[in-house]
Amino acid sequence: MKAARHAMILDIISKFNIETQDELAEYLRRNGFDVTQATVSRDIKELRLIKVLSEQRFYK
Amino acid sequence: MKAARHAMILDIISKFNIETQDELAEYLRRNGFDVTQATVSRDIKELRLIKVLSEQRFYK
DNA sequence: CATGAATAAGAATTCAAA
DNA sequence: TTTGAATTCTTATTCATG
Repeated sequence: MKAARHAMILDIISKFNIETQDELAEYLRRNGFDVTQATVSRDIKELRLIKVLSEQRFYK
Repeated sequence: MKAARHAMILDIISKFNIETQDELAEYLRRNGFDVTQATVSRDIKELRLIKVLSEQRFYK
């Protein structure tokens, strides 16, 4: 379910310093969401997340 | 001079909807700054600009 | 140090397919 | 309408060079 996955994404990036979409996909898979980078890319677009070049955090 | 180029970048993205670093490099060249995508990438990092996936504007 | 050319790495999209 | 695999496109970095 996409809504639940979106919620999980927000949760993950609030807790971890995710640097790539592949990395985010990995986290999702560990949490039971079996997705690929392509889907994560679409999710990021839908959630209007941005990639920040910072030592603190990449996605926000 | 890097500072002037940075200023020009801020000016350009405030006026135009730039979608890629290559496109930004083109604009810079038209304004007398002869740079490549590699330098634009570094400038964006230094200016802490972010790429926003929106229909309104790409860089911000 | 700043930069470009070339390349590696990452992200967006196309093209099925379900 | 959603997704993955493959592909294309974009960005970051490496490795010189000025």
